This record gives sequence, structure tokens and C-alpha cells, in this order.
Amino acid sequence: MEANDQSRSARKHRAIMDAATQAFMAKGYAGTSMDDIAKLAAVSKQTVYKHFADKEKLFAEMVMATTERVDAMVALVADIPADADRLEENLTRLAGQFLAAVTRPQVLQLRRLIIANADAFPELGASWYEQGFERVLATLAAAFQRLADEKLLRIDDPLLAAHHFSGLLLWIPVNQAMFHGGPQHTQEDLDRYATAGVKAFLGAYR
Amino acid sequence: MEANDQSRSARKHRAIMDAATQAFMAKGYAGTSMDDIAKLAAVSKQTVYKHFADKEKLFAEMVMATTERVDAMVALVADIPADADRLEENLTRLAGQFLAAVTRPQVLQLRRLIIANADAFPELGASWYEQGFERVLATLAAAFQRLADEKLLRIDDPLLAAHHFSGLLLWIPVNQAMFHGGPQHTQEDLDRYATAGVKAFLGAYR
DNA sequence: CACAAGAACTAGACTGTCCAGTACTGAATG
DNA sequence: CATTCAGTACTGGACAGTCTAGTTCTTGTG
Repeated sequence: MEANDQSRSARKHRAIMDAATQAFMAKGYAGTSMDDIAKLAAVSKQTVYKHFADKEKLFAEMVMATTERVDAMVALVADIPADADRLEENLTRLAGQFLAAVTRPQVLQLRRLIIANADAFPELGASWYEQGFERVLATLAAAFQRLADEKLLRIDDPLLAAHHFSGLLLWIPVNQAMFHGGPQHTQEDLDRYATAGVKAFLGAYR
Repeated sequence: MEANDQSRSARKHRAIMDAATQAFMAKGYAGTSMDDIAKLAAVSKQTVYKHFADKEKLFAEMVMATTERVDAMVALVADIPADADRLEENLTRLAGQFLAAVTRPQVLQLRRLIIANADAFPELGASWYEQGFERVLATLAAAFQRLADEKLLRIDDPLLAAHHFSGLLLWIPVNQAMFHGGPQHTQEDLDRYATAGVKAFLGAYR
């Protein structure tokens, strides 16, 4: 009847994953029942269990699927123009985009979800941290190394510098978001954090 | 029979609170049953419900009770000697103590517990953040303001500077601890973070 | 192209378990 | 002797995971 981009099975699989993502994000692991997910995916519970052995496996797969979206962030961070005159400008723009990406409600919610269940899923938290966070940090560190080679920055330990960069930018908004429910930061706040963070970073590393 | 420092009721109250603290920290909110707490406190369930209306109230009270221990941290941060020659040394010592205090397993565990349940207890997360975190930050900001008045630092926005200080120090270990189960950082790591963080901070703000 | 076999799917009932909160009894405590 | 407590049984609801019976899609083979 309809256009069939994928097999029925693949469509169901995706529907379940989408529903699980939405439900787990909104109500947490314990707060989401398999019936909820089945209903949201418009699928029978049996089908859910056909595609995913149990709730834990569904959760783990759903979380790890999100690491694919990190690529965009890696690309964002990968090349900073080596232009001495516009270094602050370029870094501030990068910082703004970085902040915008990380403070998206979805991203923050996912972060909280993983932290909340890091006890029950220790290796999951570790994997996500590695494949999500550390990949971006490593890319950023490489970019900083290049800038250091070009004598635009003075850096001993590029990875540490990358951590400092993200710490200066993200500490405030991420912390707030972890403890409060929704997002408390306006665009102006974010701009302030970006400007001030980059200024401090350049004070320390130029 | 025994020495009675407090009424029996007060003793029971404390026993329940201690047991709740231990249990919730170890197994999370959902993972801890009221029977667990009663058993751990060596008290009947009836008594638990005599002292605390329900599980939510017990949890909330237990969390807020921990904010009392913040006083020690506030005192720690309150007075930094205004000695220009030893500024870096003094700040590094402060940073080391700050890091040691915040990366204590109990503190990190509590932090994760609150984050994990910030959805279910929104006002609790907010209160804890205010009375725990922001109090320390405000004290630190005041101390920085004094140092700025003494011309030891160059600071526009003391609160932002305090956030930057803690971000530089805590971003790495706190992040790691949130996603991994236990503590991954050795004392050497912490020392490195303290030294490097203070160096970057002074680069930015001196 | 036709069609049969089998795979995947739906709907919902069902089991076993866990747990918050209540009720009751008899013993200890003050 | 009046409270407070331990011990324990009980209620009601939620939920992971299984099972069954009947339906729809997919695919290989003639």
C-alpha cells in the first residue's frame, strides 16, 4: 500500500527505539514501563520483546544510539581557523555553538538520565562518556595543539586545556540544569558565558 | 539503663535518618524500600511512619539535612590571606582542599542521588543547589572581591570568577565521577588538577 | 505471477514479585 | 497505666516478562 522504505520489522524496530527514547527521557528508567513504550510505539508488548531481550537491553541500546549524533559536534570543533587577529572572535563563535549544542534540553535530559542510572548500568555510563564526551574533548585538544604549533596559544597539555575550555564554558549552565528541572538559561546568559569563558581561557593560554 | 543523651524518640529519629541516608546513598530512591530502612535502623516500620509521613518526606528531609555540612566548606573558602607573594601558593592549597572535599565519595554520591531524582523532586534539587552550592560560591566570590580590592586579582564579576575557579578545578573529576560508578581519580590527579586549575585561573584573573 | 509456509505482529490475559502504606497484638518503657 | 515500640500480617497497585490465539506481512518456489 504505502511506500515501504524499510521492511516492516525495521520500521517497528525504529518505532520502538523512538518511543523508548522519548519515554525514558521524559520519565526516567524506573518511571517508564514496557507497556508505556509499547503503547507509545503503537506496537504490541510482544513485539517489543521480540526486538529487545529485556528492558535493560532496550535502555542500553537506546542510550548508545545517541552517541552517533556526537559527530556533528566533533565536526564543529575540528577546525578552528589559525588566524591570530581573529582568534578571540573565532573561539567565541565556537564557544557559542558549543554551548548551544550542549545546553539543548534533549542533551541535558539524556545526561541526567545516564547519570541517574550510572549505578545500575556502570559500563553504559563509562561507554557513553568515552564515545560521547571524550571524543569531542580529544578533537578539541587536537585543534588546540594545532593552534599551539602556530604559536597562537601557549599550551603544555592540550587535553587539559580542552577540559579547561569546556569547564569554563559549561560548568555554570550544566550544573544548574542538573539540579533544576528545565533550562534556566536565556540566550543572553549563554552569550555571557561564552564571552567570559573565552576571555578567561585566552588569559590563561595565550 | 544506658546513658540517655536524648529521649528515646529522638534517638529513633536519628537512627532512621542515618539508616535512610546510608540506604538511599547506596541504592538510590527507588532501589531502597521502607522495609530496608526500618531494618537498617533496627526499628519497626510503624516507627518509621510515626516519624516521617511517607517515603518522599523522609527522602527530602534526609537530603536537606546534608546541607548543614556545607558550613565546613564555607569556612574553608572564607578567608584567603591577602599576601601577594604567596597568592598562587595559597590558592593552590585552597584548591586542593576544595577538591578533596568535593570529590569525597559521599559527596559525589549525594550529588548523583539528587540529580537522579531532580525530576521527581524539583524543588528539592533547587533548594539543595542554593543552600549547598551557591552558598559556597557566594562566599568564594566575596573572598575574591576582597583580593580584587587589595589589587591581587583583576576581577569584574566576582561570582563569575568564582564559577570559573570551581569549573577549572572540578569539571574533570566531577564529570568523571558522575558517569562512572566509583572514584577514578588518584591523589596525584587531584593535585595536578589543583595546580593546573589555579595556574589557568591566575593567568585569566591576575 | 500465484500462493503456501512461516515469520512477525496484535490484543489481552496471566503469573510472580515487589513494595508503600495500614492494621493489629503483645511487650517494653517511662 | 499510658505511650511507644517490635513484629508481622495484610491490602492494593504496579510492573517485568510469559503465554495463547488469532491476524497480517514477507518471501521463496513453482
